[in-house]
Parts: sequence; C-alpha cells; structure tokens
Amino acid sequence: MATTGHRNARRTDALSKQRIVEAAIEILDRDGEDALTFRALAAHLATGSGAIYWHVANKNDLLTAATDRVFFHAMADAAHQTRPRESIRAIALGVFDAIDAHPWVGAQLPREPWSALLQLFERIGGQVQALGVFEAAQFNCASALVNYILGVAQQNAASARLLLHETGRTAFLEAVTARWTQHDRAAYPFVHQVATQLREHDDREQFLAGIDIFLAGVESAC
Amino acid sequence: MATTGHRNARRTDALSKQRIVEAAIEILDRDGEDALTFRALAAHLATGSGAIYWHVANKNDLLTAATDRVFFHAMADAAHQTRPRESIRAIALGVFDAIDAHPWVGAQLPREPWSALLQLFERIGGQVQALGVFEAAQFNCASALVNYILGVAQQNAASARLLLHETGRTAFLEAVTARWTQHDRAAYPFVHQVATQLREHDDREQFLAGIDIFLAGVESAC
DNA sequence: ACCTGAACACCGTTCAAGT
DNA sequence: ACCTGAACACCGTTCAAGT
Repeated sequence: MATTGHRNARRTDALSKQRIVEAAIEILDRDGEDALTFRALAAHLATGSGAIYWHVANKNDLLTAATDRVFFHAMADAAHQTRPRESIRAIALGVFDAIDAHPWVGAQLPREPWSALLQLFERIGGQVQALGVFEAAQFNCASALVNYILGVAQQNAASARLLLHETGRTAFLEAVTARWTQHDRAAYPFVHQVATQLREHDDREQFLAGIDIFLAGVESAC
Repeated sequence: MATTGHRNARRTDALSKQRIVEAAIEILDRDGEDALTFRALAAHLATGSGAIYWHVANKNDLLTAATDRVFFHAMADAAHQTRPRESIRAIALGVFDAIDAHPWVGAQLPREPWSALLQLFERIGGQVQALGVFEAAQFNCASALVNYILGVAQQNAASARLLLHETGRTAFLEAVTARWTQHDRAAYPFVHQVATQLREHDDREQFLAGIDIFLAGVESAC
C-alpha cells in the first residue's frame, strides 16, 4: 500500500473495469476526492484518458462502482451475530469502519449508489424485524437507524477532509477545538462545555452510544 | 419569485455580498447545485464574473454564506417551546423544512459551514440538558440527535436531486419505487415489503417518528 | 474490440486595465 | 474602491484515428 508509487511502468495486463475501480480507490484513499481526475487515473494506469471510457460510462459511474465495492466488502465482513441487537451493532460498525478507512465513501453514499443504501436498509430492516418491532413501525425504525448511520458517515467524511490537510493528530485536534470555540462562550455555552471533552472522546464509541440510544428507544416504543 | 426572469436589466444599486448571496440562493433553488457558476451568477447580476470576487473569497465562501443564511433564518423561525421535548421537535422540524425548501443546503451542511452546525448543536444540546440528561451523557445524546438530523437532510437533498429531473409527483414516486424494487424480492424481502408503503408514507412524519424514537431512548437511558 | 491523445466545451480564479 | 472581461489552468467527455 505504501510504495507502489505514482506511475506504473509495467502495464502488462489489459485494462478492465475492476482494475480501473481499484486504481480509483487508491487515489481517493491517498489523495482525497479532488485528486481523482481522469487524467490522474490514466497516468496511474499508464493509458490514455479516453481509454477509461471504454470500461466506465462516466465519472459518476466510476464513483458509484468504487463506493459499491468498498461498501459490499464492508457488509460481507460484518460478522453475523445471533442476537439482533448485536447484529445491528455489527452492521453499523462495519459501515463506520469502512468510512473511517475510506472517508470519500461517506460523501458519496447519499449521492448515487442505491445498491449500497438498499443493502444497508435491507440488513438493518431484517434485524429490526427480528427485534420484534410491530410491522407498522418497522419502516420508521429502520429508516431512522439508516439515517443516523448516514449522518455519522457524513461527519466522518468531513473530519477526514480536515485531517487530510492537518497532518498529525494533535494539529487536527487543535484545528477542531479552534472551530468549536470560535464563538462566544456566552452565546454557545453547551458547545464550549463539550469542547473540553473533545480530546478524550472517541468517535467510534460515540457512534455506538448513538446506536444504543436508538435501540433503547425502539425497544421502549414497540 | 416566479417571473423576475433570468437577466436583470436594471442593475441600479451597487453589488454587495448580500445581493450576491441572495442571487446564488435563487439559482440554487431554481436550477440546482450544478447550475451555480460564477458566469451564470454574473449574468444574473448583470456584472462581470470577476466582480464577484471583490465581495466573496471564492465559491466555497459563497456556498457557506448561502448555507448560513438559509440555516440561520430557519433557526430563528423555529418557534420557541417551553417543554424541551417540544423544543427539540421544533428545532428539528425547522431544519427539515429549510432543507425541504432548499435541498442543496442538505448537501452543503456537512462540508464547510461550521457556524450552522455549531448553532444546531448548541440548541439541541441546550434542550438535551433541559431534558435532565446526566452531564456525562449529554455529549453523546446531542451528537446522536444532530447526526440523525444531518442524515435525513442528506437523504432529502438526494431525493430533491432526483425530483429536479423527474417532473411531477407520480413520475417521482415511480422512479423511487423502481429503484427500491430493482433487486430480487428473494434477496431483498424487507425492502420489497417496505416499498409498498412508499406511496402513502410522509417524509416529514417519518422524520418526526425518528426523533421520537430517539427521545424515547434518551429518556429510558438517562 | 480496445486503445490513443488531441480537441471541445466549460469551469473557478486571476489580473491588467478601466472608472 | 469597485468593476470589466480577457486569459489561464484545469476539468469531464468525445471522437477520428490507430492497432
């Protein structure tokens, strides 16, 4: 992952959608969303920019394929659990970790890739059923959970964009804290109070805490 | 709002950041995110494209200013309620309705505008406190609520992009249903079951149902 | 069938020149 | 101080031409 370098001199095997998507994921992971251009991709694959269009309809198609690939891998890896509560936590964590590793997926998810969203919705919905929620409430419960997961995914993607520019965890934390405290303590008392907890707080744990609040609500309501 | 037309012949008053932001919001509302270019904006304002840069740093700055404007109006309009539970619902609905009216705000919110996010977080957090949540749990509760709201905002923005191309509600519903049922019923039983409810379901009510699940969870957990 | 790379239309941004 | 609009660098996409 580290030193394959920018340009590939080999280029022995033929182009394929899979190779193109893999190269796109590499660029997105390493240099961020803005760095993915057809010219950069063509250089990376040692081919002409027009050649990519033989395998991929357009940039949207490419981004959707890349998102699907990361997402379906994450879903396949998410350990199957026997209890629905644990299943939901495992699925949610699978999405969280995938977006943690590939932040651009978070920004891409709500745009095009219906397949990925539908799969998430299906798996969450199935576990909501297994939880014993009334049929009339299942749609709302699954929808709420999926939307929560997507919201966190967004925020993670945004944080990663920030982290891409700020190198090092301390510089990153400082940048975030500076933003949280940019306004008057008088006008933003809660934000200031919470800003002191930023240093020791863990995004992943906080995400799980949100899932648990949700599950508690689902159980108490249905 | 209807017939001011595309080009302004008058151009009597001077340019200002406020006028530029208002024009940008008009274009975004009417023609979508892709339609906002400095050239289109300059034409709309009957000026040169370079002139805009005297009042606005760049496109990101412009989008942030437009988002802030819509968002702060929405927050100001959100009726103040005496009971924290009702307050949270009012704030959440304010955000929902603002994004319903200006879908591009949903896509923009997680990108840059820290001020808008912080204001939302502050107001939600204040009401979480008023709800009597333990101090140690306040951060997680507020964060979960904000993330849920942002997730719904995303989905709304995505739906609106679809609606911009599909004219008419029936064509829109058909397009959505087609996407929900694009896969095998065998592999996606829950999605198929829920797809039958799409026609009579109301996004706004479903959003509120999610808030209520959350609040039930918060109350039962704290 | 698959690839090349110049060309096209369009974008955000800059800047010398105007008032 | 504020505005103009041509120019620049860059982008996604197309397509005649090659193999």
